[in-house]
Amino acid sequence: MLMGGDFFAADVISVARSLIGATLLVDGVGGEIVETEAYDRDDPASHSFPGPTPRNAAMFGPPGHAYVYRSYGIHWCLNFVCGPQGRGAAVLVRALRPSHGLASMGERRGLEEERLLCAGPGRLAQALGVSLTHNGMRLDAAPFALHPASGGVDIVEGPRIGITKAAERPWRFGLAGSRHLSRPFPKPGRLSARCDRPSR
DNA sequence: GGTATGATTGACT
DNA sequence: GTCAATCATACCA
Repeated sequence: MLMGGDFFAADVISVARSLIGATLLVDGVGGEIVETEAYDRDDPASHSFPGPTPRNAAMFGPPGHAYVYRSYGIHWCLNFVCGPQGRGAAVLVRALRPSHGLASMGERRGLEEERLLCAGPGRLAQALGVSLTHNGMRLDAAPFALHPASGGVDIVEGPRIGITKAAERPWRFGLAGSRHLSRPFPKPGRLSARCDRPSR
């Protein structure tokens, strides 16, 4: 079973949650998604916030397609377009547990350590060979393959990483206890002991 | 035209 | 912990 437009037409937050545990392959290379972030319209941190532009055009296209952008002039980042067409919402895929094509990933990354192959959006895109050529491609056809999680998964959430605007929104989701996350999640339950100092 | 910024990473003190 | 790489985009003149 492949995940396509119907799945991605839902609210971006619930899609970002539901993607945890799913398997993502690009040309047969990839693994289990363990970390995602949601970006919505009316979200100052989102590329779609200023409205449609040539770069973010894919975000305003049909759901279930890829949105790929260059980050810091160096890396590629892979997103899944969500919500009704024209919404301008997408899920950033931030980390995988590598399971398919380890050799290809290691070669592309110039690395042997499995834990660091896909632990971060830039690393993940490099390991899977994702670049601008994938921008706008549908996710339910080659080279993409996306399979839903087989069983129940334990999901944690927290603030998104690397943003300065709307940083308080808890729109980052992860597989609890995974060692393949880009960064650990803040510990839940206890209020920050250091709220007197602005973290950024 | 110029200049500042960033959904990151890796190297270095 | 700090910082450079590197470029599309946004904003200002």
